Amino acid sequence: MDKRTHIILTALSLFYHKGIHSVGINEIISVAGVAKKTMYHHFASKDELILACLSERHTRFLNWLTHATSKVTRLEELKVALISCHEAWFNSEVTELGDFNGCLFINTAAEFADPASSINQACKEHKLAVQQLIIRRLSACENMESSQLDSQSHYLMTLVEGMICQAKLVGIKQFPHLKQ
Amino acid sequence: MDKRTHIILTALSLFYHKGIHSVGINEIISVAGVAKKTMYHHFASKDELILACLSERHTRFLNWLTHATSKVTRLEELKVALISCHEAWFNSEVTELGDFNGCLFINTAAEFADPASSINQACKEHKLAVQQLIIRRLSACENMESSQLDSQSHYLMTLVEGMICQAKLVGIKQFPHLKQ
DNA sequence: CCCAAAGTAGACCGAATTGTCTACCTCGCA
DNA sequence: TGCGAGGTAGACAATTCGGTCTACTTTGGG
Repeated sequence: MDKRTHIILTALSLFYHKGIHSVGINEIISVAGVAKKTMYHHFASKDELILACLSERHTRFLNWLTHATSKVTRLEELKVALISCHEAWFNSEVTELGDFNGCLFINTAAEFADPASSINQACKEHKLAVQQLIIRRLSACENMESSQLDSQSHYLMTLVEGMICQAKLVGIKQFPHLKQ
Repeated sequence: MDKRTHIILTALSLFYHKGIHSVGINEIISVAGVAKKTMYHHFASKDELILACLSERHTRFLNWLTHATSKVTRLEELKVALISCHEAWFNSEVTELGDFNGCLFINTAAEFADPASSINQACKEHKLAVQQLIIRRLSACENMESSQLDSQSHYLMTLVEGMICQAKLVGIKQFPHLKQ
């Protein structure tokens, strides 16, 4: 595997499960089995490595969510599909997302609170991209009035974000009541 | 004011707005205008100071939420009251909660991911206490069937957590569509 | 009045942090 | 064949971290 990709995947896993500030460069290169110079050859700083990890996770997550909601044709189906695929994620049944430990972007935004920082902005952009995907899915539903696109997408986002928080903090992994 | 309380309030504000790992002991005592020895006289370690801050915030937050939902008598009223008071928080209109920057407990749990750590546990206990308050409020509603207590409280918690996340990450501060 | 508790200022310690640098190696390609 | 890109190992610098300690001052109650 490409060294650069290998470093990103190693750092991503460590960041995701232990938090970013809790993981040092030395730990990353040690786990990755790579020299420090190699890391700094591919990434100018820790911040750039973080951004690369966020980008990798963003791509992976959106691909998964896109696929998991691809067969939806009605509003109610989209809601159930969103809830169900997230339940699978919470139970760590989604191979490409690994062991569940909350949303990397929510977690990272908590550590980098300054809205002007590029890391915080990357987190925000991820959430906006998820919302855009939901809007696209909603517009494709037969029983969707375009006047309610905005409020419906916000509602679904609120549900999804709430589920993620509850799954991480108090360990709730199933939400049957949300499916009506 | 009591020195101990003053240190807690200073540290709480710094932790809340900048993240815990981003704030060092030296910054806390410098902003508080207090000697290092004074801080370590009241708190055995940074972790104990963090726990004291979480406890302070927990008390303050639950008092506010208890008061903000005290007059509800029906299910729909509770939902609207929860949404409205959180909107006020997001807009930093709640004096005792200060400038909004997400939920301290969600943020802190992101930095202290180990579920065995006392800090992570304090975050979890806060969320459970909020849920218990919602359950108490629900049981007091005239049109509430006890068989749906559990699912309804989980639903409201999911909404509230989702609102908080969206308010912090993408800056949404009003949720009129959730009120039906 | 006097003493103990609580306070201040700041030097200091060991460990950890990010990031740089030297010296050397390996390998593919012109 | 030789060269440059990418790799390894690890010393090193500069800074910051949490935490301890000394020496001194302030303050309130018996």
